[in-house]
Amino acid sequence: MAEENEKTYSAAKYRTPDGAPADIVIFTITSEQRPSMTKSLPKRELKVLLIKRKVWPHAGMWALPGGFSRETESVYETARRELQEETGVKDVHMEYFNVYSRPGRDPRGWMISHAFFALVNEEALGKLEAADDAEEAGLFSVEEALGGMELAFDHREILQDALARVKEKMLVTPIAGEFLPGEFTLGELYQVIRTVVPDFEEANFIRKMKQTQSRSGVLEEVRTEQGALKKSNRYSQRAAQLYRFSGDVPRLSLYS
Amino acid sequence: MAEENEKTYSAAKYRTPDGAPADIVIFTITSEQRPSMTKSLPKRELKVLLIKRKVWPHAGMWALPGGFSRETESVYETARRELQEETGVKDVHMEYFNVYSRPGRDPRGWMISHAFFALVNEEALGKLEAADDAEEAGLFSVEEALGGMELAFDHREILQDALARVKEKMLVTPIAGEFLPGEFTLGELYQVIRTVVPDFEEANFIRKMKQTQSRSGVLEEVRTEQGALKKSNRYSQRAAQLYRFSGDVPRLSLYS
DNA sequence: ACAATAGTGTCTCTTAGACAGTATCTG
DNA sequence: CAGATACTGTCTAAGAGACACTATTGT
Repeated sequence: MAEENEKTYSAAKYRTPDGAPADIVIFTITSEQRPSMTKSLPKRELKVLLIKRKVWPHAGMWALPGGFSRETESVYETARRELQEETGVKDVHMEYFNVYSRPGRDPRGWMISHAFFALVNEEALGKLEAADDAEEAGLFSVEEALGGMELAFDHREILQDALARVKEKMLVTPIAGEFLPGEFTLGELYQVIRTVVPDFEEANFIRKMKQTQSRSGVLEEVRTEQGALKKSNRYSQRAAQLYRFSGDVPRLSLYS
Repeated sequence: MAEENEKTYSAAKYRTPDGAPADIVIFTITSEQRPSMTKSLPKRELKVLLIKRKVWPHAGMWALPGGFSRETESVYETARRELQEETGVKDVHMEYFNVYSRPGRDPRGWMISHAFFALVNEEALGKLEAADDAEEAGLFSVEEALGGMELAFDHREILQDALARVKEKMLVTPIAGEFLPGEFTLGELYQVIRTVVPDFEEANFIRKMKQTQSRSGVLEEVRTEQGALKKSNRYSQRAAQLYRFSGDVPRLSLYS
């Protein structure tokens, strides 16, 4: 084999990919007020944003939002750009989680797709109808999307993987905060966690987060300017202490 | 914009990537016997395998092993293939962890690189010199590689990210076992963990792993066919109980 | 008074963390 | 017996987990 250098090297000599899309799994948690005599916690549901395809291939089917990467940007920038184009939101938590490259996954050719998930607060997504001009977008419960729906390409697999990753990170990092306002009650936090990870049950959740030293540092109590503890009775008669994530994340360990 | 279909669609209309390499960060832990009057635990060190480049670009520099993906394989398969070609090993733990796509990262053009890490047992890597025919390969301590060495492309960044990921997973999954024989003592396990995560200190490590209910299930005692506890005195005068990973991984949580 | 959420009291058993001490075997 | 590893004893403070109980307030 002859030695190569900048003069002799040419990518044209090799078969190259036909494109590098970024696909984004955009999760949000919707709140719906329950019919109740008194104030109560809303019904929450984990939803995913899908786009109805207009062109070949899989025209008419629901798919994850996304688009092709350009030479002048990283795939992370592609995903940020598409996220803003499709939903109008920026400055939200977005994370890369996997690559999809199985031969034949896209009838258009050799497409290596980079998958991200984004966690968007319900309010931030409010202006959804405004942002999408041409394409039809819809919020579907994750259960529904993975249950009955047929998605374009391998987007069902991507969605499954994204959900698994978010569930995993939900318990191990403070990403639950992405679905909550900056200040929240422990009741809300517990509810959000359980919306994403239904089998997380913790009888003494509030007490544990409030009292145990080993967890202190994850959350901090919100105080008013006067230094008094700040409470909210948005969801209950009895006012509840407001908290925020402190930013500290203790290191978890199998062996701790 | 006109509607597209399988007749009109052509990837040639768009600028496409010039290649999709897979790069593999191959970690191993070497053991070196210490000079000692009696049996003792070896000195262990985390090492990474690098290849000396022979061709443009960055000829003569050390780089991560890897190679270009083909149209007929997934990038995971690419990585597996390259791993075997470079080191001769297969059936080892290999995991995808990130994509590198910054414009300009490769002088050959628009290259979107997929980075994997592999954890290889020292013995499995023994036949290293045999496997590499043309290229020069070397094992470097990670400290050294990240300290003084100048690596090709953005491989320094990739190595840093790989190390961070492995450290993270070291404490949260049973991957420490990849560096150990199937049956090991708790002293060895502790040593391997500390080799990767030096600031993991646990005074009562052995007792905790043996006795605490909450951790039981991660490890299990090895027994002989007769049902007696199996011990080893490979590294100590006093024989130590042998363990293996059971496969169970408890779910860790900030909120548990 | 009731509904719905936000807590507190109380109990037992387990674990953390520190530090000293014992066990085993070889050269 | 020195050296190296593998444990065990013992103590206190903290936390887990279960379940019953009290607190708050709009309707």
